[in-house]
Amino acid sequence: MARNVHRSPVMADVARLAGVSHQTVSRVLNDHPNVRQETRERVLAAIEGLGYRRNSSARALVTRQTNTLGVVAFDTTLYGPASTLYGLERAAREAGYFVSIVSLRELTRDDLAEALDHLARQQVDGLVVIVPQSAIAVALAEMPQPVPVVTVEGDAGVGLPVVNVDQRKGGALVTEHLLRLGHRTVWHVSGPPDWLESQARTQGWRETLLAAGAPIPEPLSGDWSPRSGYRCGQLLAGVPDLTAVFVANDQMALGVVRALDEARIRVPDDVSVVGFDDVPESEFFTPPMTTVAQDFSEVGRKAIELLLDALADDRDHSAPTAEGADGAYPAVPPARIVVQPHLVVRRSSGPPRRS
Amino acid sequence: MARNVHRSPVMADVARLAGVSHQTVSRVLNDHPNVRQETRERVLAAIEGLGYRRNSSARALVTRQTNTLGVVAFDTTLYGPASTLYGLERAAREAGYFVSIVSLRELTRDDLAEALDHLARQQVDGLVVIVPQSAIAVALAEMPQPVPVVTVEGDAGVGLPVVNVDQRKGGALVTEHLLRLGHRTVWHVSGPPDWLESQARTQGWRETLLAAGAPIPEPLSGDWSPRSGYRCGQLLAGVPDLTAVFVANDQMALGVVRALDEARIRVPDDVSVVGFDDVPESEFFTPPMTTVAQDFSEVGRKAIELLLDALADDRDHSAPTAEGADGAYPAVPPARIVVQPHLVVRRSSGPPRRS
DNA sequence: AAAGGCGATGTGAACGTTAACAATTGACCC
DNA sequence: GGGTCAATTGTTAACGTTCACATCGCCTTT
Repeated sequence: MARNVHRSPVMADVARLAGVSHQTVSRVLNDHPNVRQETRERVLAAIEGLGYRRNSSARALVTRQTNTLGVVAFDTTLYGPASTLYGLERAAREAGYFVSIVSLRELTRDDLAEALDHLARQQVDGLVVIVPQSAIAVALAEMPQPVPVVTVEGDAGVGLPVVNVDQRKGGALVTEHLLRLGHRTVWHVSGPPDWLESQARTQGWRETLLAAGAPIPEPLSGDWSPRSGYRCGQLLAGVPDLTAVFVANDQMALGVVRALDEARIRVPDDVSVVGFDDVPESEFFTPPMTTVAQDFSEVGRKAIELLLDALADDRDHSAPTAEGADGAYPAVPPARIVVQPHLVVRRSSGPPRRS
Repeated sequence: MARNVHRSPVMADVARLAGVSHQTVSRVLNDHPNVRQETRERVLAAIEGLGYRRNSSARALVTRQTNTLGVVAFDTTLYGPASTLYGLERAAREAGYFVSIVSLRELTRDDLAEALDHLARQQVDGLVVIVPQSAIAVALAEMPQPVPVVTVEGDAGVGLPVVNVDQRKGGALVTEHLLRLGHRTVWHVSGPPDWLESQARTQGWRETLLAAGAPIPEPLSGDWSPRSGYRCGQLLAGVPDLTAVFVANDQMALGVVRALDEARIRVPDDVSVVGFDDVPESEFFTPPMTTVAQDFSEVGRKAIELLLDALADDRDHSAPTAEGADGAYPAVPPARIVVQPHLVVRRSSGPPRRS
């Protein structure tokens, strides 16, 4: 007859064992102040004894909070996004949140909408979206956002809070480094033109050349893959006065070096090559690669910080919402955090060969 | 007075608009067969019109299913785990599940227990655990598992379902390849000795040498990092008869090549080096690296497949559980799926130099 | 010493869904 | 033409929390 042999214990069970009401158990669980110490201990003992675990669905139902944050990312097999994701997850978990992720297959408006829909179905409390393309950032800003959103490497202009690495600065660091070594100018292999990171790195490169009065070669562009770097490298091998190249990421830089090597152009003796990202491998490339390091984990942490702030604000403002101009938030400009990158000099860059 | 201005619609609202009971709405949502076509359409129109979205917490509360799968992984910034994670996420989402992840900081029993606890708190329906170390695999098997668990790259001996790449086979492929090229023997830089993948790759290497009657050098071992490979490479540079090295992953292989290069030992002219994993960069290493490709996404997909099967079984068996020998599942051996790797021959391996 | 207040606890009603069962309708069979 | 059965729909009661409010002592205040 006892069919409830293996039912997991609920609050009422704990309450019965501790000789209190279920509400007192709830109070203990939620750290309400008004519980006598002795009672609290009895309840905790009962919880321990039964191996009780609070049912998060029931809790979410009444509190309207799932304690879950959603993350939408693009290519999580790449070092950058993967590291950022790691930082996000760590920070979120430390703050007591669960993390639900969606990896986009393609960087399209539809896939993004689908991802947001998926996470909305799960009723996440907030979202971190890693939107590296300008068009997608705009699309995101236009979509209805039922919950607070923070973007990473997004467009600061579209009105969403954003955490960025200062990519422009990174591009400038590289270019300054090469010019200071004595190079007359610096060629550039950029990432895809519609990527924000790509644009900013190129901008930093261009501005620095401009400021130095150096000639500005036409940049080549790849798709972040080593293969595309290789192709650009083959083109660069044909450039007469080539002495220095700034490649927008380490993977492409690897391809560039490969192509130059095949064309009997030595790095750094004949040509200096600098990458971007400081992937763990870059120190052991042949030659070890000069590059720009970004603190991805820090980016992840900051994003969660921003999001939790937004959640807190949201809760504060949600009570007196009836009076406010409905939906139109106070004119606080969206938060923006910028993380500084730094140059890591290795052997792939050096002074130009005396000709 | 209308304070519910901005309450999001619930089933009752849809029901009212469609002129049916909330239960009929529920039936439409759950694809129950016994709803008249015309009614179904009216309900769907009402859902559409109100922008109604079912409350997953309420649903989870009564169905006791969260539709969420938990994933515990170790170093998700590495290419392998990141790719596996991607495959897992894709497959899970396609099956209508949410994915909640926890990245372990360290591969310890405590961290694992904490991760499982975290996910249990969220009441995931099932778990995928990527446990690459033997000791941890054992620890996992000993922990209470309130939900079905599938392990990836785990120990097939501990009684949990597992999806693996045939690492032994991979090690054998590499070694055969090198012997066939004419090398008298093959040196080996293994991964950490307590990693299962590491053990299996080494085993494949050793067995192949043994079968070929080749001498078996003492293997060196690293920690997967390029730096550790570099150190081993420095040691290998001092080995007199060295002509071929099998390195247990591409990153370490990169370090080995770097160290050999610095010792003026040319790859592949003087020494052949073969890696493992086929990371996207390896094709563009200097020289392009011969390596073993694993289909990580496939591993992820298979793991989800296995897990969903286990969930289905669980549901089937849970009804008549009262009669069965309580908890002791029928003696079906835990499922085991093995994915085959394949060799990718590139320029880093070639016939030994004629001396 | 009575009034007021505060700390500690309990009671009942949500939250929004699905499950179990009841009720109604119409078709079909003999 | 009455009865049976299936298809369709509705009614009520869970699920396990938290919230709002009530209650009961006891201490403080005047």
